[in-house]
Order: sequence, then C-alpha cells, then structure tokens
Amino acid sequence: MHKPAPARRRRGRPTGGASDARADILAAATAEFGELGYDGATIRSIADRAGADPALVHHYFGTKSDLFAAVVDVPVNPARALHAAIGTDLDTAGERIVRFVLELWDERAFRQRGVALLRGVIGSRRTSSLVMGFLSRELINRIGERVGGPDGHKRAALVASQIVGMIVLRYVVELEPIASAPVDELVTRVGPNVQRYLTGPLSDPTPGEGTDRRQGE
Amino acid sequence: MHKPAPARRRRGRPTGGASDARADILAAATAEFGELGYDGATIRSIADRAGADPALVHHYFGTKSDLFAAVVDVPVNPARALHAAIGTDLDTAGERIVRFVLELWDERAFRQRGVALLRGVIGSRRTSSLVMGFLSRELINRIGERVGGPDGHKRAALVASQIVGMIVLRYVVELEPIASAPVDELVTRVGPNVQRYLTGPLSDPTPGEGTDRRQGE
DNA sequence: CGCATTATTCATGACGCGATGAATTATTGG
DNA sequence: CCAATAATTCATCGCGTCATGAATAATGCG
Repeated sequence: MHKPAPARRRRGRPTGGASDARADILAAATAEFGELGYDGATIRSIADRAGADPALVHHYFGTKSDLFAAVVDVPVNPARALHAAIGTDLDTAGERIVRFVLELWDERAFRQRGVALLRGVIGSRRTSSLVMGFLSRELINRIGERVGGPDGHKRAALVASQIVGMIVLRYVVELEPIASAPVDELVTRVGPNVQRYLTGPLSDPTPGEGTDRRQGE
Repeated sequence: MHKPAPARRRRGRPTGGASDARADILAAATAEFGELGYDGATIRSIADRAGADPALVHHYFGTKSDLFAAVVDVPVNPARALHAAIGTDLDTAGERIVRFVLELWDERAFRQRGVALLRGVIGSRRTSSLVMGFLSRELINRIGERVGGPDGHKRAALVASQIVGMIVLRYVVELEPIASAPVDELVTRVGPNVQRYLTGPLSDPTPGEGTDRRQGE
C-alpha cells in the first residue's frame, strides 16, 4: 500500500489520441508565470501541473524564455482596441477607457496573461526595459498623439499612471476593496479622474519655480 | 599581460582596519535587489559587487531572505509619516500627499529600498500577500479611518491606486515623461485627482445595477 | 504491411545557486 | 605576550535548474 501509483505513464506515445498536451502546457505555464513571475516559475513545475514531462515542454516550446514569450505574446493587440475605446468623443472617453480596461482584465484568460506579463516586467530591470519600450511606443505614444496638443504625451502618461495603479492593485496585489469592487463602481469613481487627465485644466501654476528632482546617482 | 590581477586578497583578516565591508555589502545588496528583484539577485553577485567573498555575506547577514529583510527594513515608519503629511486639513491634503510621496521617493536611499521592496512584492505571489497584508493594514486602513465616513476605506484604496501607479511608472519602470518630470508639476497634476478621491463626490449613480465581476476561476 | 512522423518518457550533463565549516590572518583586552 | 575574538577567504556539499539526446510507443500514409 505504499505505492499510490502516481499516474506513471508508459514510455512512448499514449494510445488515446485526444489529449492536447500542448495546450495544457501552455495553460499551466500561463498560470505559473502569473503566480510566481518569470524566475519563480520552473519548467518542472509547469510540466507537473500539465501532467506532462519536462522534456515535453522543451519539445513543444523551446527554451524557458521562448515559453514565456509564447505565453505573453498572445494577449495583446490592445493598441487598436484601446484606440477604438477612446472613440470619437474625447470629452467622455475617461469612463470608457476605464470600463474597457476593466472588462478586458476581468476576463480570465486575459487577466492571467496580463498578470504574468506585469510580474515579468516589474520583477526585473532587464525584461522591464524591453517590454516597456514596446508598451510605451505602441500604447502611450499612440494615445498621446490621439489626445493631441503640446501636452498630449504628458496627459497620456498620467492616464497610464492611474490605469496601471488600478490594475496593479486590483489584479496583481488584489487589494481590497478594489479587488472585489464591481466594474461600474470603479468606472464612476476612476473614470472622472482619467477624464481630467485627458481634457481637464493643465495649468502651469508656479512657472519657473520647478524643483529639480533626483539626487545624484 | 593576461593577468589583470583581479584584486585577489590574502586569506585572513586584512591589515588596514578601515574598510567597512558590511556597509558595502548592504549597499550592493540594496542595488542588486532593486535592479533584479529578490529572485534575480544572487548572493554571489552581491558579494562581487561589494568586492567581498560570498561567505562574508552570510557571515554578516544570515540567509538571503535575512539579507533582503535587512535591505528593506522599514526605512521610515510610513504610517506615522503619511499621517503627518495628511495633516489637519483634509480638504487640501491631496497635493500634500503627492508631494510627500515624491519627495520621499526622490531621495536616493529611500528609492532604492522602495524599488527593491516593490519588485519583491509584485514579483511573486508568496511575498505579495505577506507584505501587502502589512501595508494594507498599516497604511490604507489607517488612512481609511483618518478619512472617515462610510466610504473611508474605498477612498483610501482609490488614493492608493493613483499613488501606486505614479510610483511604478516613475521609479520602477521609469516611463517618460513622468520619470523626469519635476516634483511640482506632478503635484499640481496628480494632486487634484487625489483630492477628489479624498473629499470629492462619491455618488452611487446607478445603485442596484452593479455588474458582478470575475468569471469563474 | 511497412515506414516516416509524432508524442512521450528516461537518463543525464553542466551549471549556478545558497549554505556550511574549516582555515587563516589581524586586532584587541588582560 | 598570550588568548580570545573578529574579519575574511577557501573548499566543498547538496540541490534544483534548464537543456539535450536517446529510447520507446502509437499513429498515419503509401
């Protein structure tokens, strides 16, 4: 009774053709990267989770970083979508943006990939610059141009700061009561602030008196 | 010329008494954790950076996680400080909070520790819950009580979302133009939105119509 | 039927990591 | 001047990691 038979499998190709191990592995990797970050996730554990052999993971996707790319690569073509979400009327885009982001991230598949990506990005500086470069160009700059005006990019970055903070708290860190708040509530609370960044006053209140930042490195 | 003499040191205690290796190690660890996150940082690399032997790191600080604790060891008591920053007048606290956070993080020593902590927290789920539990209780709940009212905690969490987003973009990811913006500019741009979370209208516009979130896990 | 392809496991290599304990040298207190 | 203690390096140990390549088994095509 000391051999609980941990589902040892025979050595070659299994007989029933209907087990899509590849998809299982990808799903397991998505979950694992999302929970533990890039470094924390291990091929072995991913394979375990998918009920497969570690070597099989390498067989389908190449190296670990290839696998991460496969997990993360899929999720977004958000630039176009978000562009559409802004729509024609910039004066009411605040709430629409917030709602768009929340509905997207509340979807399980997207959230998993998104959290994995975020953890990967924030976790280390190396990955950070790479992915953020893309995100910066593709998303923020585009929105900046869409917003227009001399401060378009500033406004877009400020919007991003609010959105990122909301995402991190709600989905990554899962801080209450934001994590469990209904979409509508967040839309009505956060939306107006986003709107203010987009089209609100942007006074330069005390010009020429700017405190320089950053002490020496 | 093929031996650049990599500063090999003799085997025992060095003769000049004036090298504070302990401090060097701590500084190196701070930088390393800040750049690479907890998992990415290695004792060996930290020792290298400090010009010391890996075993010396263990000698002074025990395990790796002890070292991390020593690095992030509560730079200031944030709760009390922030409490003071809010001050007596809640109606003008928005800009004060933003300024307080920015000035604190613009200080090199604090920023290094803060980024290290953030990367550690966000990098993995295990550490996430631990540290965030503390932060949630000590910071957000306190502010929630300070703000008062039935929605005090919600308001505090919303404030946190904006602050966290700003911090992540400015200090962790270093997204322009936020990363290089002068303090005053961010204060005047972000402050009013924070203020709105604190004391602005908090209408429940469409009550009873809340969309439930989160598809099944 | 037989052969190429595909799916899977097994065994193992090579490496980097954290950690430990002993060895070595300087400083300091009695 | 000697003993205790502090500061430092060295030599490993054991482990977990990713990755590779061979072995094995089923499937499908001609």
